[in-house]
Amino acid sequence: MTRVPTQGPASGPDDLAHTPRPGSLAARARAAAAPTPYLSGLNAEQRRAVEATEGPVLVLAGAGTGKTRVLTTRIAHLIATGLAWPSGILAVTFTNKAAREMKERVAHLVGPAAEGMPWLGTFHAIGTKILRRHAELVGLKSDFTILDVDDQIRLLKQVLQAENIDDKRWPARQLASLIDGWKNRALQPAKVPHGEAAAFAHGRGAELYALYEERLKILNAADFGDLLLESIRLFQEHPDVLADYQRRFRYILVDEYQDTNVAQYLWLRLVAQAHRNLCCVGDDDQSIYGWRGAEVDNILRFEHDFPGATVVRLERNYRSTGHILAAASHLIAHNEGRLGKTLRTEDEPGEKVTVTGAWDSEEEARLIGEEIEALQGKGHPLSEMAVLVRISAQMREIEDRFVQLGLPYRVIGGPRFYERMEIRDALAYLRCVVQPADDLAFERIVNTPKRGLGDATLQVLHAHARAARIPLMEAARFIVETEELKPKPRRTLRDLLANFSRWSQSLEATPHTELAETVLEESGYTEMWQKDRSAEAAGRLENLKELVRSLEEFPDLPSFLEHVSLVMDAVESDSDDRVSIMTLHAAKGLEFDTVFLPGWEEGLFPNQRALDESGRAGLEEERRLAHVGLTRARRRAKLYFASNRRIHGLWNSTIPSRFIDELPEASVEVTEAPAAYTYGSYGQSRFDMAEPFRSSYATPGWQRAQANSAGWGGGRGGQSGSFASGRGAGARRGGPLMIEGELVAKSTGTASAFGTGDRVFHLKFGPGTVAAVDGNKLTVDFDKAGRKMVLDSFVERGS
DNA sequence: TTTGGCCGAGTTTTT
DNA sequence: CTCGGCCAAA
Repeated sequence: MTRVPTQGPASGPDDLAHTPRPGSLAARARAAAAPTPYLSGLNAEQRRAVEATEGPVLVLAGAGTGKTRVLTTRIAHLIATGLAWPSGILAVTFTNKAAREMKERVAHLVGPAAEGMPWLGTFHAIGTKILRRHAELVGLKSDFTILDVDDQIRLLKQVLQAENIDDKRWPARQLASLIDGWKNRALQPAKVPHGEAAAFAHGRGAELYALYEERLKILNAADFGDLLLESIRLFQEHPDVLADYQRRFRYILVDEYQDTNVAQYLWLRLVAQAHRNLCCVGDDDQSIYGWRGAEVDNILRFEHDFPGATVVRLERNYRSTGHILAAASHLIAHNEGRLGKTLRTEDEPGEKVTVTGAWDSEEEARLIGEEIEALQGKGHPLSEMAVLVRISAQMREIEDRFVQLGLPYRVIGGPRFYERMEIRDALAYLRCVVQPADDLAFERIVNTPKRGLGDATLQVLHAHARAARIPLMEAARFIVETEELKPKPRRTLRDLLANFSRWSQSLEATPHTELAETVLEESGYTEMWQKDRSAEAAGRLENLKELVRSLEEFPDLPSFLEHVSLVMDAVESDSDDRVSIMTLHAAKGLEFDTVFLPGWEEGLFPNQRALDESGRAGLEEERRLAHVGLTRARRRAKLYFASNRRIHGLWNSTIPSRFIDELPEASVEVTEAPAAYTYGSYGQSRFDMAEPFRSSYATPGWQRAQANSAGWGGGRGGQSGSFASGRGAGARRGGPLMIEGELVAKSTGTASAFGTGDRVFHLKFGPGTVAAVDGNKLTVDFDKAGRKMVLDSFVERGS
């Protein structure tokens, strides 16, 4: 029988013998009578979600409806009423940030009792905790190391090499992502479907997966997927252990349920079986991680999986104004696979969502910069503005512009602190000191800084390590006593080993921050960056200092290393007034007064690749992403699209996103780019030029374009944007363009003035031949730029 | 063993 | 265009 130790002295029933046992009749009676001040601020649905403590509960919480509040209040309620001890509640989140926040808020509600919530954390943190207690049952030791992605790839490369597989043809990365996918679906090597295994190295995928798993066990290591998968295996193979946890977790809460993958779902189902008090909170409309294994199906199927489930819908939004909410709701209503919620607000309609067309992405960045400066001038803090992009590649141009303007900004979600090269190197040193058997860490730093211990030396070490079944460092100790290596590397290696011995010995006597500094100094690692004359070197040294500083918050090196392997994000410290720039994915869970959403163009957003790979499901996920973006805004949402965007260095002509057409006309305002680049009275509204891309012009976008064109025919001088700004050198400006523009706008939209085979001229792409005509969309083979799809209003007749 | 140049690829990302 | 990875020469 495996004993599950109790966490914290105050959390065991014995310490509070005079209070009724949780879940007992007495406890329930007390629950009914207990004063519940924390419930007073909740609305009716929120309250229902909090008070439905027994049985399965699904809370469908739309954006900004108080999801976290319900979760934390529910925990407080369980504790305050005596239904459960803090240690009897399992609360899982996806991110450390969410876990941290929840812990804080629960503590705020119920006081220090929350400190005894040992089972509030991420899936992975909780999986690790369980796994460490029963490691020997799954073939690990309790001090197993958790591999990061780098280690994983390195290990897979070794496996591939050992199997004589060309790792150029079959990259380790690709295998890593396959294995990751299998682990997300809780597939052990033997269960990998034949067809999928065939996709790698002539059907050897599953075999390699098995070999990799074998290596992991030998190294006493687990990757992220294992943290869950191995605890599932533990539960399945040792029912007594499972029963223990089932008994322990009287109440279970899950945040962001729409993001759970199959493995997490299975894990939850195992653990929740006994009491069935499972409360899942999520929003199917915010499921944006399908591509990495999240199963929207988990949330869509909840009532089926847990019969008799109470379903609570939270639809009252406390975040955004009416127009923003209307836009978001209208948009997401185009999705078919959803449970269906309608967000509503009692807030005023507020400002309409704006849609602004730009000639190209450069102008788009400029417009955003101007708008931010204007808002700033009116006293809006920069920290309340965010630019949310679809792909990181969009950030560069925005950043460039902000740098030019001197606008302070912060990029959120880029390479994280613990993922930086210098930090990983430093951590590898520390791992070697604490855990000399950590081969992957040793390999990482054995020749960093360069000390002449290259591939040749490593090969020798590997050969001996494998033959003797011992860790690399141990093998090295043996080899330096032999004549295997040439004198120079032998000497270097001996010195390095001596260093590690010394450091490991001082592990107990020396304070760990001091030891860390010593290691980095004596290994020559700090020196390496001090000598480096590159631009980043100073920053890297600064990061190393930061690393040593953050060590202070932990009692010793091992606990620090455990922390960083699970918590890859460093706590953001600066609260300066800066504009945030991030991807839409990174923005989930955040909110800002003003949100800028550039790049709403077909191909970019919805992203072509998502469409190609996942079809309709992909489109729906993209639409959810758009919905997430809009609902981040409290007061202002500003959309942009550019008619031309550089992709992989080449300029591409683009058309506005279909999502723009899916917005409700009444809540949207089409704005003109300011008239900064006017050329006489020629030129057009960019919006009109680019908008009508569908063969049917009944769309709101088209209607808006029509409304906009009311004043055409003259006097539109000030409306021009940079269309005729001289970018297309040598192009004739004026006349024909204007005529074409009117033709397009006033026609019924079915016929184009061009036919197949016509020679045309485009400002950006130069001369070309029309290859196909679809309404006002032309497919043109440009002489220089190749085949592009453009709107006929962008071209004029050429020779 | 190290370094520079060439080639190819190129969403989204947490743990 | 821009980065990372790999190979060929010092």
